Amino acid sequence: MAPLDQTRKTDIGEAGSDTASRLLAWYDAHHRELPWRIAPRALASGTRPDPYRVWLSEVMLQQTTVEAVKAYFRAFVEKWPDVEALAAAPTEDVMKAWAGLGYYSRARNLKACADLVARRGGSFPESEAALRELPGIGAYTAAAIAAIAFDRPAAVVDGNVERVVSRLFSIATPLSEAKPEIRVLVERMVPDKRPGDFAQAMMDLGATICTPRRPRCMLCPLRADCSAILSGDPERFPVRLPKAEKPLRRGAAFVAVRGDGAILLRKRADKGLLGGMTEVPTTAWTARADGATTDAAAPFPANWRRAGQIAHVFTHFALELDVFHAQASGDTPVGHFWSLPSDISGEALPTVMKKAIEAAIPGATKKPSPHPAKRPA
DNA sequence: AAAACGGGGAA
DNA sequence: TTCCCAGTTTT
Repeated sequence: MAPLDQTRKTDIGEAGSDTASRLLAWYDAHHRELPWRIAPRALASGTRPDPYRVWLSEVMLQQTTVEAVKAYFRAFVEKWPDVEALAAAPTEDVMKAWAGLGYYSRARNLKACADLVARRGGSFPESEAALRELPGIGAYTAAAIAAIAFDRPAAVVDGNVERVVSRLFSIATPLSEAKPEIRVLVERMVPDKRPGDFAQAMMDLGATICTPRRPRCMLCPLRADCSAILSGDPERFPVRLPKAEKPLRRGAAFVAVRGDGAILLRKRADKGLLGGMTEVPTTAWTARADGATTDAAAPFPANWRRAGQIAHVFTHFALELDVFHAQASGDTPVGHFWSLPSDISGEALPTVMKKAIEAAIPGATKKPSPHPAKRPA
């Protein structure tokens, strides 16, 4: 029997630890192989995770799918193998390497965090509380790094875990309100041994078995523990509040092509939408996006012509952008712009800018085929 | 407590 | 289309 002063697991008896044991056994057999992960077998034989790689992957994975992260993770560790290398890199290079991943404040925070850690000797703090103080590291990421990189019994709660736990216990409270309760339940479930594998096992389970829709309950190692399966409709958990309607934003974009074929871009402010990224010049949102405002709103006088409109649906709002196009004369002042050659196929451009350029200059952002099609001899 | 913040893949 | 993803920060 556990000592009386042990508060973490005793209050649920053996059931909680059995759940963790079943999950870990499943994880040993069915874990995903991921570029940033140390497999359980290697971990057992003494291989330690690199906190830098754990941190980098966790930040990239914030609200971002595993598949999307893989290529970026490999590119980053290739380019910047450790935190000192990342700290030595210009922020602009980091932003460029991040282009296309989204949530660009993550990239700025990543760089700020690398600078801090490098200045403190290059080692990440090991406690959840100290990790939580670093830029870009919130409750989830602090717990994940503590558990995965430093073997601390931290409660790692992400969207997967919220779903798994809300189904295990048929939590009827809407998610936003149920989060504290879920955290407590996870804290009670975390095993003393292999807390990092437990965290990753919960997430693998959520990603491959306990999926948002059509969960594969027959394959679930926790099906005997799951209250939602008994209810007959596990998919109804977690309960979510209805979400607000998406606002519509309008604006205009201006694509200028210099005489030598360069496209003129500017750098956005570091804060706000697409912060720190390059873009074709645009008006502020909600400005009149029609010909009447073109001359006033354009970044410089030119023979602007309407070239089309783009519509883009972000997660939280919809965007309608009228696109204007002009050939800029050679003496157009471009001092505060960056120019990008029209051969821009190799750049990872944020979607909205790519669409604006494509609307003004069809084909400009298309990748040329590696080899011209060979004509039959 | 609520809003802002991207892009992509699955159903 | 809608949902939602290995969430954090700002308001």
